[in-house]
Amino acid sequence: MRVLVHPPIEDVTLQAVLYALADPVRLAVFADLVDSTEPKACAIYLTVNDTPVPKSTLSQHFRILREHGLIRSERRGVEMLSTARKDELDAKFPGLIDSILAAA
Amino acid sequence: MRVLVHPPIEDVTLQAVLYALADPVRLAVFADLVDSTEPKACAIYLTVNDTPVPKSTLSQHFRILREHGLIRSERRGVEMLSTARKDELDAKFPGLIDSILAAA
DNA sequence: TCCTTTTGTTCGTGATTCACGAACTAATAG
DNA sequence: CTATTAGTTCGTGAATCACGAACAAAAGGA
Repeated sequence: MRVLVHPPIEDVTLQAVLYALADPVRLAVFADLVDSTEPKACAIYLTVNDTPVPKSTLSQHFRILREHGLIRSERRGVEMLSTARKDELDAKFPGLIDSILAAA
Repeated sequence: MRVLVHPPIEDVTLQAVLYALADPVRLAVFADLVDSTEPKACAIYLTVNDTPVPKSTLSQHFRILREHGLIRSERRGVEMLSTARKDELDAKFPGLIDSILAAA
């Protein structure tokens, strides 16, 4: 189990954000995290839009969201709690996240 | 030489837009097309950000932009003139393109 | 009509990325 | 210590990618 990688917001690029959200599963997860006030464990997303997502695939999706700067994850006991980095992203890319989520 | 494929705007999805623009070359080309009033040939983009882009690679990038609904291309003589479908995209995804281009 | 040039496309291939099952790690409870 | 739960890593076959080489289409001369 490696250490979690969270890029500082200065290193987060537009390309990284677009790439990370271009996948429908990742977009759905991110949109849900933005909507929720409390951090969530990824096990909640083992089904997305009524279609099952394999555990290992989901883990990779979370890693990509994390390492591209979209979410922040923290180990809490046996689970991994994640939150969207919405405020930071809004400050760096004004209007971007909102227009993406509005279109989704 | 196959017939050019242009999806109707109803078939253009957010995922398709994000995917198409997640590539730096395609984003640069699209941004430039949005800024220009007249249609442009793709040969103009054989260098993007001072780095050369191979002809065949560029052709593939244009095909992806076209088939994902971001540009419209038309053969005019020996060259292919393309324009951004900005108005259509703005109507379907309010604020999306502008916030992406602003961040770029 | 036949070259020639210019612009862009298609094809083939090696490299990279992708999804997912299997095996593993870490934390907690009993 | 065993079991359970949550998530990660590894391995592999499939899909996608970049790019050079060959091709196709249009236009302009000789």
